[in-house]
This record gives sequence, C-alpha cells and structure tokens, in this order.
Amino acid sequence: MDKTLTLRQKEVLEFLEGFIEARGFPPSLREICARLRIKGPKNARKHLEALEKKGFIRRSANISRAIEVIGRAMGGIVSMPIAGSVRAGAPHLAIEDILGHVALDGRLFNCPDGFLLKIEGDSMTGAGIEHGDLVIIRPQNHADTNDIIVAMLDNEATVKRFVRDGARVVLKPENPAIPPIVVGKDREFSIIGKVISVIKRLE
Amino acid sequence: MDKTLTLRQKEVLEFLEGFIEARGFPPSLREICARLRIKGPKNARKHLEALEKKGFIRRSANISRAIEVIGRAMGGIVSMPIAGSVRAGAPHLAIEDILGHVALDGRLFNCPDGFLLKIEGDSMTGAGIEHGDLVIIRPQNHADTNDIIVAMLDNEATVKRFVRDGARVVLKPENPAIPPIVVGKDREFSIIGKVISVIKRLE
DNA sequence: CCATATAGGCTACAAATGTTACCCTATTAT
DNA sequence: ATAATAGGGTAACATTTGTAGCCTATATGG
Repeated sequence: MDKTLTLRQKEVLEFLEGFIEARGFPPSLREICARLRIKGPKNARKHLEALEKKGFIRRSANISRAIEVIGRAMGGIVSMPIAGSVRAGAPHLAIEDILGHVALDGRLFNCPDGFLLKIEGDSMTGAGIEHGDLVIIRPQNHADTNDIIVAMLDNEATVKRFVRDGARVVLKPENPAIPPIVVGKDREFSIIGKVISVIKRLE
Repeated sequence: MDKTLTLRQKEVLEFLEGFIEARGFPPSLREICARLRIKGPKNARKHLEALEKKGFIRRSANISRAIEVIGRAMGGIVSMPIAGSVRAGAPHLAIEDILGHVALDGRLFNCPDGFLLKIEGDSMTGAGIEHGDLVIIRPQNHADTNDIIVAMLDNEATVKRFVRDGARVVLKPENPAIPPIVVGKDREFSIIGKVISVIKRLE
C-alpha cells in the first residue's frame, strides 16, 4: 500500500486541518466540495476514503462531520510554569516569580506538576546542560545518587548532580573548572526537584 | 451576565470536551441527550444555548455538530511528527515513517512545518546531543557553517555539524573519537534541515 | 490490452440532525 | 404574586448530510 499522498489529497488534508482549526469542528462533504470546487459529495467522499485508507484520517459511518485527523492529537497537553532563572554556576539567585506558562505534550514530558527553569552559567555543560537551556523539574524532596537536581543551598537555587557519599552530600558540577560543593551541616540545604528533561534551542 | 456554570451545565461542558477529545469531532444534540439521559434534542439544545450565552462555547446555526469549545487554550500549539527514518526531499512524510506525533508550544519551538528525529549514536555528544535525544528539524536545503544539520549522505540520514571549507563541505562530528567526513563529489549529498532544538529526557 | 488508482460530474434516496412549538415542574428573585 | 431561570418531556418538521449508483477521463503497471 502506497502511503504517499497525491497533490490533490494533500490539498484535501490541509483543508480539513485548516477548517477544524478555524471552526472547531470538521467540514461536511458538501463543504469540502465547495472549497475544492468539486460538484458531487460522492467525489469528496472518495478523497476521504483514500485519506482513511492511507491512515491520515479516521471516520465513522453514517455520522455527519465524523472526520478525525490523525496525529493532530492535542490531548494530554499540560501547562507548565516557567519559574524564572536559576544560576547553575556559583549559586547566586533564588527562584524568582513565575515568568509565564508553556504548553507541553504530557506524553513527552510526563510530569503533571512540573515546572521549567532557564539555566544560567556553565557548571553543567558536561551533562549537556548549557547556558540558556530550559530544564523541566519534577518537584520532589529526595534524590538518588547521580540524579541531576535543583536544590536550595543557603537560600539560593542551584542545579547540580547529586551524590550521597556516606553521610555527606556532595553537589557535583559537570565542569572540570568548577569544584564540587560539599554540603556541611552548617548550610541550609533542601532538594527542590529532579531535572527530568532538557530543552536546548540552537538558533 | 452571570458566567458561572450550574452543575448540570458543567456536566454538559465536560461531556463536550471529553467527546471531542475522544472522537475528534463534537457530538450531535441526540448524542448529548443519550449520555446525559435527556429525552428531547430541544433540551440538549437549551443547555448549549446557555453555554453559548455564558461564553463557553460557540455555535453555528443549522449546521450539525457545530460546537466549538472556547478557551481550551489550544492557541499556539503545533503538532509535529516524529520521523522514524528520513528520506531525501520528503515534504510530506509518509505515514509509515512516522512514529507518532508530539504537541509542542509554538512559542517555544517556533517552526510550523518541522519534525522530530530520534538520535542514534554518539557522534554529537560534544554538542549536547546524545543517543536517545530528540531533535527538532526545520526543513531547509541550505546551511551556514557551524550549523548542526540533518543531511542525506549516500542514502543515509546523519546529524553533523556543517562546515564549508572553501569549495569543500565537511561534516564534523562533535566527538574526538570520530573523524570528520569530507564530502567529495563522488558522494550523494543533500541537506534535509537544520537542528533548531534538542530535547533530552533524563529518566 | 486489461486492471487499478485517481479525479470528477450527475442524480437520487434515506438517515442523521437542527429547529420549532407547546407542555410540565421546581427554584429564585422581583 | 409574578416573572425569570433552570431542567426536563413529547411530537412534528425541514434541512443537512452521508450513502449509493452510474457516467467519463487520464495515467500507470502488468
């Protein structure tokens, strides 16, 4: 089965997507005819049959406008807040107010109550986390050794690799130029959450 | 105008959202009746009129299933396909090569006709692109020096840093263990697109 | 040459669907 | 008391809409 669309079928598919986007519901056969300058509903139907056979849409018999464009699945979208900037180098800034919200795919970023942080500094470049990247944080107050976490250290937020060395806690940068931080009892330390995803923008 | 929904109206609205989510198109009046155990289509219609008056949905007269749920904040969200394999010059990817779709925030990933590719191999670890990461590709057939691109080389897709050295084209891995590739005239070479974003999942 | 897929025109029919009219009972505010 | 809103019932009606059959034409592959 050839799953490649013809030019005409691509036109039909793009019209379907545009119509649904604009109106909120799919077009009828005769509305498809009107836009594509086709005379009979049967001919529009044949296009839909072709699109369904090739797997681009799903239909239901005897039901008006029963066209579902596959892949447009907007389901499972979660809105995550961007929680301001965090200095990943020498700990400096605390978590600030929420800058905005971003809609993300729940299947890809599986974290119902997560949030995002924008990385500042170069202390985690060895782990592929660089200045300007966004990290997605899953809030939790514990961590396993070698997890990359966001922690509050003396009222400042920092992103580091978490290592439990016996009774001691060490926050390891991924940058040879920056020494590890040994968290002593004299320091105020708490785990904010774990970095579960990194988003880099290259342009 | 009272914009507060009654319990029953909230039931109706949630049914509408669930139906559209599941089926891809809105329900008819009689389908609303069936689910909410209402006997006449007129009664379902009265609920829709109330929801429209309060600004939660939009309708069109005399058109079947013409219900658009407002404010469901799908604005700016784009759906991008995840390509399993890349073939040269594919404007519309064939369905057999699409592993799935991901909904992404258009403000964050500003690329209307892009697609995603799952990275295999460790040739770009120096640029923070590792095995298993997803990269977002903006289709284009040109590139600037130092862009990270997806290219077809002898019928195989590869992700490398693009360097134009005089008349020569060099594809540079970001891994000291892997030598650069000098693209000679004897090789079939074309640029598929530019890597504009990297998504890493750490768990 | 034949079969198939694509693309379209035309007509008719039955089912799905929105619309209208009139009925009722509560509850709440005027 | 009266009006308005919310919620539900029954029936009839007109339109929208999907389905079906039959026609022509072009291109492609065996």
